[in-house]
Amino acid sequence: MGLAKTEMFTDLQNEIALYAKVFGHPARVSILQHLFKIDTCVCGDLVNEIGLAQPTISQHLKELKNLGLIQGTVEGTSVCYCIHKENWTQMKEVMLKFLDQDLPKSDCC
Amino acid sequence: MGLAKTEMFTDLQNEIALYAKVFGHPARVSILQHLFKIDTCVCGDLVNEIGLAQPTISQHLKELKNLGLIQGTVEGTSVCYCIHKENWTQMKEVMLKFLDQDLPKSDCC
DNA sequence: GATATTAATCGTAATATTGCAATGTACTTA
DNA sequence: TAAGTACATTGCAATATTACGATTAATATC
Repeated sequence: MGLAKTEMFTDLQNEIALYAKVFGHPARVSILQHLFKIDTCVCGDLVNEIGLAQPTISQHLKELKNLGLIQGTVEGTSVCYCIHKENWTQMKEVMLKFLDQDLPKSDCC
Repeated sequence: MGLAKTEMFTDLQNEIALYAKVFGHPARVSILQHLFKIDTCVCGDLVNEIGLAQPTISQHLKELKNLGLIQGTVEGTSVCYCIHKENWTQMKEVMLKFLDQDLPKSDCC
């Protein structure tokens, strides 16, 4: 089917999955790492940095923007993208809580 | 195309993306949360806990197992699944390093 | 206004993912 | 050995994702 049955899961489970999904492609990981490395960034840089075509990068940027993890402001003919600090921190809290659960002490298997 | 061009990214970027991808579905998030909550677990429990059909759960479990995040040992007719502590810790380190990068101090946009 | 530059959007092809019915496999118990 | 239980695998339909050429939109420069 290709369609996840989101309605049978909790909001938190869906939220975690949405964040994880956007990190589930190396191009988006690469974009984010690049945005962390240099404070300011235009899309053209990313197209050169990463090997993908301009529409592809633009599409990945859109997904990151839709989740609020990055923001872009128009600057002349180019667009300046950067990490959305507040939303990133909020996402981080959610993901850390999921990743950092206490491991069971007993060896079960 | 649907095919990620993994060869143009670093091993780390691909590793992060692979981990993230497996967390990118609420059913797998739910399975993991359940495995954290109770130390020991058989698949049947999960089918009841989550609303999906048995083959679907089995498939999700397989993906988690392929990445090494869970382990399953046969116990009579049922299978006991649980978190693979060592691999989970290792994955956590990789993901934390990615999520916990220093946010740029200057406001760029 | 005409042209160049930059990035978004559209359309489409190729591939991946999700979900489940049907079936297979392995073990247990009568 | 037959029947039951628990899970894995197969096969398939529906949908999603990825990538990019072509085009469009917006701004800048001549």
